[in-house]
Amino acid sequence: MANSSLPVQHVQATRKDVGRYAGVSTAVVSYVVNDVPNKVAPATRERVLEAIAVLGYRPNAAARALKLGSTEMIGLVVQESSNPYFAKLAREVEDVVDELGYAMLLTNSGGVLAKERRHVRNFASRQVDGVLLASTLAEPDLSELDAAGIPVVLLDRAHPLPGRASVGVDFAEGARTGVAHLVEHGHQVIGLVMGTDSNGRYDEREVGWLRALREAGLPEGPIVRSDFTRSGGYAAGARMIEMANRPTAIFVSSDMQAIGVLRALHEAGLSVPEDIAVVSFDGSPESEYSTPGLTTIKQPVQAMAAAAVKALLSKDGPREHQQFPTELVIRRSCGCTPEPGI
Amino acid sequence: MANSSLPVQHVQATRKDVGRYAGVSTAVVSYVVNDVPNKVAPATRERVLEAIAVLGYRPNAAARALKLGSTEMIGLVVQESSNPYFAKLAREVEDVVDELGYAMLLTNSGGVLAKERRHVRNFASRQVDGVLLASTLAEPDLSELDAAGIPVVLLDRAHPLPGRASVGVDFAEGARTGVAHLVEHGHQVIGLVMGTDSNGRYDEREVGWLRALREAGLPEGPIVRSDFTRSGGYAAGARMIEMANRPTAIFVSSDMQAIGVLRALHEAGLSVPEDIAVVSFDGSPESEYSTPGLTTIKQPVQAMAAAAVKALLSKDGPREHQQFPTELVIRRSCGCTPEPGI
DNA sequence: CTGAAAGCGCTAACAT
DNA sequence: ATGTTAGCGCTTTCAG
Repeated sequence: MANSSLPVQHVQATRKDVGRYAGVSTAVVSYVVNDVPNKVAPATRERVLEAIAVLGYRPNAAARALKLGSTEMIGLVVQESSNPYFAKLAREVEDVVDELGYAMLLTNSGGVLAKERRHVRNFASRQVDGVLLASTLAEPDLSELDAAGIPVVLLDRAHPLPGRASVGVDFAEGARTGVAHLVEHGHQVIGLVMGTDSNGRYDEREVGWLRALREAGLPEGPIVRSDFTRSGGYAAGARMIEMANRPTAIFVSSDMQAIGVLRALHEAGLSVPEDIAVVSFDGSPESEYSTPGLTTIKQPVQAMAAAAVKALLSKDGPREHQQFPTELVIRRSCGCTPEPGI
Repeated sequence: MANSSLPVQHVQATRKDVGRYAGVSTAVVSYVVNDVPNKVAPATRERVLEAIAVLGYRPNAAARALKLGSTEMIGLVVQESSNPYFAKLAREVEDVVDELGYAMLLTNSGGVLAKERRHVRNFASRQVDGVLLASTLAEPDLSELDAAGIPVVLLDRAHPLPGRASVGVDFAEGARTGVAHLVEHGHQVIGLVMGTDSNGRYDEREVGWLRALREAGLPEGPIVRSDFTRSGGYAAGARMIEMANRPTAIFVSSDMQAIGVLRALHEAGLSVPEDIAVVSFDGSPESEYSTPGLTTIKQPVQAMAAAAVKALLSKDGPREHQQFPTELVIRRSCGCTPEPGI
């Protein structure tokens, strides 16, 4: 049993205490703590290390940050970190920054400009070494960061923003691929479930859907817009099957919405893919376990996270847009009926 | 078009610059920045405010933290932040700390003691004002935090840890309720899908399952242990239906696993709830959209997050365990077949 | 109401 | 190889 008595030793040892205990100056303590090579004699080093252990010394990151101008923290702002897509993104980011000895500050913007700005400002104030911004906004407000000289990289971008580092997939091409796959299955009326208009930006997935239809000489199918949520997808699915020209296939702009669409179709007594086929976008883990499994356009989240962090933290990282390929992951919902194994 | 030219003004203004510009001392700047009442004349205040605006001054949090000994950050360590349950938990925590002007550092332990310890240590070094620890470990290593005088509150605890603040639900009672519900449906053989043994701690959900069985005078059903993941649940489900005494109902220790179980049953051509009924634990959003919808024991995540943060940040917050009630959320998987609406 | 100044814990010249 | 020391930007007494 370890902690029967309460913590007592609230007094944190500083480098000075360590120095005194080991009989050296604070500089030497610094050298051993920071592993500066060829600076301190092995014997001295040992003494210092012991003093550190005995006194339970822990460097004060705030002081270090003040001195060095680097907090070794990065900030990540997403719209909604409980959304599986963003949760995965955040997870991957955390993984790579942790590897680099950095810590991750996470905040949610809810897609609201004012909130996004507030968080970005807050990050700037906290002297983070960089911020990763998964902004909905076409022209996010980066002035605070620029003024503070803090690097940013934009996530989930479809297009380059001049002079900015960003990463993203080709949403249009990904969507086009998905819809083209539906066309190959022989569908003639292919609907679209889209997210609600994100602050005036035209969603590239809609472009891709349209492009695939045009290429196939097919007419525009019905469009329903809803939130990027399960319940949004549910509502959209319900609306979709009420439409005059009910589609035989639907392209859905995110897995989350697709989960809701699936449920709406199921409740209406429609089978997927027999009555209506579905292809969605993102490739999040939950798409694998829905009923039926979702055929989806997968984004390489891990690779993007790694690239984003690298661009953010490397001195003079790329100031361009890095575009990643999507992958068509085939499961049952499109009508391909692969073997049921996972 | 805002940012055609690249950031130039990398020199951050300090309080000194502001003071000089406004013709006051740095102390006065501090007073206005921190809104110290009755300290500065309205006119002066205006001048300072203008100087701040003109120079784009932003307080340096590192310096402030060093001086004050408070970073206004809290650290949260979970096992896997992409797990919907933890993602939701993190989201709720972020919400409440943000409200309080704090920032949240998030890390993943993967349930590995060494990693957990490393992160906790790192948090201590970063001078966070408190850490929230969703530890798997029965006796997490809190010595670093104690030594640094940093408060901790434990999340997801079933039992009090003497002298420690913690929050959690009564896992045993929650599980008992779920299993009892299955008993009411007339099931005689009720299996259990449990998580893999978490570092030697006996999971209370197993206790609850057993208790319900005993109370009903029923024999112990089959037990399968697997990871707390969708694929873990899938494997467990597959194993479960191969067992000699195949159960007619299964209690699953987490929604995530239940999603996998559902899939395994579906692929085996078994209907839920007709052939096998399922009740699970957590009450995460995805449980609502599975096929069929999962009857589940819901944890009040938001309330727990709020209580945890409050206990963490309030001076002399409660050092006890706060236990929250679970709620049986009925959907189709148990056999109650409610109306299909969402 | 405003200013001067000490000091938080650390790093990195520079001196020894 | 080790010590001395000047700040990093901020808060906050204490004097004026």
